[in-house]
Amino acid sequence: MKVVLPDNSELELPAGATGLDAARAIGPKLAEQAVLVRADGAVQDLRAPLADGQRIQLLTTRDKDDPDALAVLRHSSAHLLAEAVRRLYPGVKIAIGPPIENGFYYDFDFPEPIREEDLERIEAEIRKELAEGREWNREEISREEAKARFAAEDEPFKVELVDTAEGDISLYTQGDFTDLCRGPHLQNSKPIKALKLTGLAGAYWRGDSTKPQLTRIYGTAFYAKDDLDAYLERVEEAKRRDHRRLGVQLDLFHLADNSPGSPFWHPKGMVIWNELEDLRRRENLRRGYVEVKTPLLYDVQTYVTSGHYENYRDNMFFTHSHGSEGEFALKPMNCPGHMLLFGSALRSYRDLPFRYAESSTLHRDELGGTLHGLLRVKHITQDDAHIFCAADQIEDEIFGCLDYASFLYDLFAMEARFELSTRPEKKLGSDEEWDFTEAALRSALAKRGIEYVVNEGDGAFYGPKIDLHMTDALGRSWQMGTIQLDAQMPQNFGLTYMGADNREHTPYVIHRALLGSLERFIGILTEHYAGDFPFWLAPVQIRVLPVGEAHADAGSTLCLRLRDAGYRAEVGEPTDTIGKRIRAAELEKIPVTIVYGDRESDESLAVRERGGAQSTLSLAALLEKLATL
RNA sequence: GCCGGAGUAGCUCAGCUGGUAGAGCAACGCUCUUGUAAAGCGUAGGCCGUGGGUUCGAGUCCCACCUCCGGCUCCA
Repeated sequence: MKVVLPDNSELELPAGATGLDAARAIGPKLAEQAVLVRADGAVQDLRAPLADGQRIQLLTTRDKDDPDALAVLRHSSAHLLAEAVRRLYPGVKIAIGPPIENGFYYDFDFPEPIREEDLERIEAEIRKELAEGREWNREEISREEAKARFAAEDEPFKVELVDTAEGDISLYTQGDFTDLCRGPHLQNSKPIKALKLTGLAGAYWRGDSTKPQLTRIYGTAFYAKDDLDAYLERVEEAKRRDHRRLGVQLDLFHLADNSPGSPFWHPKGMVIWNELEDLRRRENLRRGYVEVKTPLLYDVQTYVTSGHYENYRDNMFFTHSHGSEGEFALKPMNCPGHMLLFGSALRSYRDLPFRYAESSTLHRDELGGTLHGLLRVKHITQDDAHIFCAADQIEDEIFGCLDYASFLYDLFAMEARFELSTRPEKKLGSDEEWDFTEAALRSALAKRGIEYVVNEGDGAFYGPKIDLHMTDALGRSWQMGTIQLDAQMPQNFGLTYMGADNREHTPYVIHRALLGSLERFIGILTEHYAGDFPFWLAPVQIRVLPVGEAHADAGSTLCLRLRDAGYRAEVGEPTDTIGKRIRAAELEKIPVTIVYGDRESDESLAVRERGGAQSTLSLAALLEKLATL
């Protein structure tokens, strides 16, 4: 048989030859350094057979930054971890250990809980394995044989994996440790030049919170020690952009025990907040939305009608009116309010669509362990809107939302990932209705040429949704905007409009929040800019620094003129040296600083931009320049 | 909610096997009157997350709770 090499040359091999055989046929050095083979684009183990005519690429230890090459190294590292843990903790049950972005993990069921300090011991044991050296051997066996083998070893998780595994069963053995594994793996442990265990966490078996919780050990590994160091440095760098750290440093907000998950917005944070609100109002107006305001408290029956009581009551805050006539709950979303508003009068098809916008305070009693700075809060504010429309208006309205979202994310040079979430198990309405609403969203995405991934079963209980996701400084993914098409809630609230046919019709509702949560958006935005907000968002745009007391009046005058021109300007009083005040302005990431001393006048101002660029400008030239920022 | 960590001055942190709570920055005062990333000296600042316990004595040991951090699950 023949395979095709990357330079398009053909290589003749005996039938059933493997990637390793191909490497050997080319040269002994390549065979030694090979870690993985890509056959027709798909990665496979060096020991697995190639097929005739395949286009192959051999990856070696020199492809140290290739994601697939890193994955195989880390996958093998995970097996070393399992071997070490099995030796150190007799009676431990092993579950599953894949490579992940930036590393790997392995899940175990320990007889006794382990602690973080155990990681050192385990890491030392892995280093011992690396010093001794390990070779991986691959074998394929029958399902029954595999089951019998892992049953005999008393490894229930592996038995379950054999039961649910697709295709042939393969085993990998290194040292005296054999694992059920599809591979691929390294030939031996030599390429693993740097390995570090990075954390310990609980994780449910198969990601299911009703199943037992296992202990997950995280680690990472590289082909070179320098790469590990660089990675750790990147992690440190990322922590410096963390919005929780910058939020304190830049005096934007704080969180306190008095009201967990509810940010206290400081004056500077509020500037950013209000700029986003202004943006929302301005754009809503242009796009035909109308602003409304609906109550924060509703009786429980309202939430029963909307379906939220059934689905989310555990995450709602309940309260009683005095006299205890009835139970009320703080709204966790705006939908019921907007439904009731639409239903408060007779509606005509001529007035559709109604686009009700409201940026309102919502409260969600999130599970304790899930709160996270501004990114996951109990006090949440959405740039929310509900569009009530007829079936033939859905597509245009979805387009409107998608275009609006693109406009907003482009404005911040942020790139969101689109996801389509489809019908969940627990849902309202018939499959026919969901066929229609899901198709409408798919079609809108396709017509706009937007790439997206599908999250099967992840939709809201009342309808499918398009979500926009972004990653934070530490690489975690967060849902930002959402566009949801709902055929259910309007029915539950008995909403209708009078059609051209003089009959009542039920409207569709598009629930949409484009920035998503203001809190989360500001958190992500802070990390996106690493605190260096663009001029229009900067809490303080200009700081005037009089060199000495003698220049204080002139500095104040200049500051007032800049304020008159509409800028957020302030004076840095001459209580410290000029050097120190410039340093402070830099640390506060103020875009423009103006030093004012004996040499300055309206004709000649010493302007310093964040980062150090200096220029001498007249006041008129400065105002001109500021207008372009 | 679950697993693992952590809570000491406004911020960043030190405080060993139990023996009178510390530093730097910030704040405040005085001196200096400043020229593009840190002037000097001084003062003040603490229920050591909260509540219980052990002890002659607890920041330190034990229990419970709260909050935060890394994950898991969840995210209308």
